[in-house]
Amino acid sequence: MGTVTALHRAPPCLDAGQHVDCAHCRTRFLSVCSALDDDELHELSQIIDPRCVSARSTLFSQGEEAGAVFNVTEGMARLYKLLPDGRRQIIGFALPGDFLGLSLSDQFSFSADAVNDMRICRIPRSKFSVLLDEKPHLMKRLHEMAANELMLAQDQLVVLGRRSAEERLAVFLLGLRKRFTAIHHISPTIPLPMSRQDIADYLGLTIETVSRTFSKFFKERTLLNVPDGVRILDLPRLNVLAQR
Amino acid sequence: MGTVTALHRAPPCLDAGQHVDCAHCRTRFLSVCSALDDDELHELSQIIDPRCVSARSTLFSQGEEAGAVFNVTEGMARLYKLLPDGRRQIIGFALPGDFLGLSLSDQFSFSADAVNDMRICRIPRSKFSVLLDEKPHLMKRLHEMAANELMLAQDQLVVLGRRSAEERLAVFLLGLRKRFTAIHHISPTIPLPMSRQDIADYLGLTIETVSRTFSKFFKERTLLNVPDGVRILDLPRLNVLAQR
DNA sequence: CGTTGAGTTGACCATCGTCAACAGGAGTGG
DNA sequence: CCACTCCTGTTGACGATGGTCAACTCAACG
Repeated sequence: MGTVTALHRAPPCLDAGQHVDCAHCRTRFLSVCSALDDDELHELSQIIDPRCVSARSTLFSQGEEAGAVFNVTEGMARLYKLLPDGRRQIIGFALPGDFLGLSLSDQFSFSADAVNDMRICRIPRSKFSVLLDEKPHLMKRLHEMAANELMLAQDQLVVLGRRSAEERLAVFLLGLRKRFTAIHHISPTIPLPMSRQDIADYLGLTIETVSRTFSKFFKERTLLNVPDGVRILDLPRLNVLAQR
Repeated sequence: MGTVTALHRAPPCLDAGQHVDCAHCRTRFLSVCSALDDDELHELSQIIDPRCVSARSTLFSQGEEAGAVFNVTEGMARLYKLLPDGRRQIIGFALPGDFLGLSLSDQFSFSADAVNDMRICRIPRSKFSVLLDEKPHLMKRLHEMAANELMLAQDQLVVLGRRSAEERLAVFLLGLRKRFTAIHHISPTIPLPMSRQDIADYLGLTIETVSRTFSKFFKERTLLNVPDGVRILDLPRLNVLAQR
């Protein structure tokens, strides 16, 4: 319960300039950090800059000089690309344990901003780069995470290219639930801190279609509408829609 | 000219068991191999198995044990995922220099088969894995390639999620042209060895829509239909459609 | 010369997008 | 405390883009 509400509530930011304890970080074994032992983690703690990011504020923008990489430790970010005419495609939602800056390129290839209040560990790119060169196992872990992201993106290509609105929503909800349970305890409700517009832009739909599809799921008792999320009533039904 | 036709013509397979000369490989500086010096390349040549793959035959299938990774040196492969009900999404086309098996996972997460006759270098996964552990710069190069693939996949998410049929085709053609010119000499025509169905399954459309869109481009003199490909007549028009 | 498979085209239709109206909650100010 | 605005989300009516189904052409091949 506490873990879920933590996604929505604003933690006051007390971290800046404080003692950093990576060893007891909640995301230690989810993030890149899982490749590091206690000593290496201490080394890392010397170069990270833990920060709070308040809801709706920008982490970075597409095209911007990539001066740092980020580890999400709390909250959620939306990652998106914009077309010149304003169309937006959300390419993913970043959760605790997720790493932003996998590509190590000079510029960010997408934008990121906070869906709700977040905590992140900021790591200057130059320092992280040195660390990577010193620690091949960290490089390997980073690659493993990139490969995983690539697989997720390819799965999403199938969703966007070949699936109906209902199926897209079912896949989205089941995927989100899976990710949440990997981070928090298992919960009967799926928190949805992002807006309908965000969901639409993630699924390649319009806000109206998303809204209608939710309404359909509520009406046919596949889902139950609860504050800040949904509860799955008919899991088999969702699984059929999300057939994979 | 010769380089383009090479994409279509079947090279008789003479490589098997023969002397392998990675140092003079046409794709040396395009592929993972660009991370290796002459000595290391010689080392690699001891463990690679160069093969010919004839058009339409399978390289590997989704879910299959990943016993090897592959370097494409000639021809084109389509990489795709199937839904249980038969819907197909092509997640990419592999060209000379491309590496298959970036994720280093036990199982292939997608299927691959040859669009036309190909040449590939097959590398047993266990041996490649050892090489990777010995050579951090190779690992780094692999990660760089994976990060690039990830960026391409994310670009494609925007295409599938937010673009019209005309735009999708324009983006596809310009992207393909760009990749071909990186491999071969610049050419006024874009070879299209894959079928209309392949293009449709890549762009999240149906074969009829692809065909109609091509016809539209031909009629309005944006493209010229030539054997085994198209020629761009109105580049500005395509660029407008592919606005990015 | 018949068969096969890829590609094209047309007619029709469904899914989803567009536009608009409305509901309800949060925040603000009188 | 209430009126007001603003914002998000829902719902309905309508329409367009692209899908479905079917007929047809054409080239390759035996």
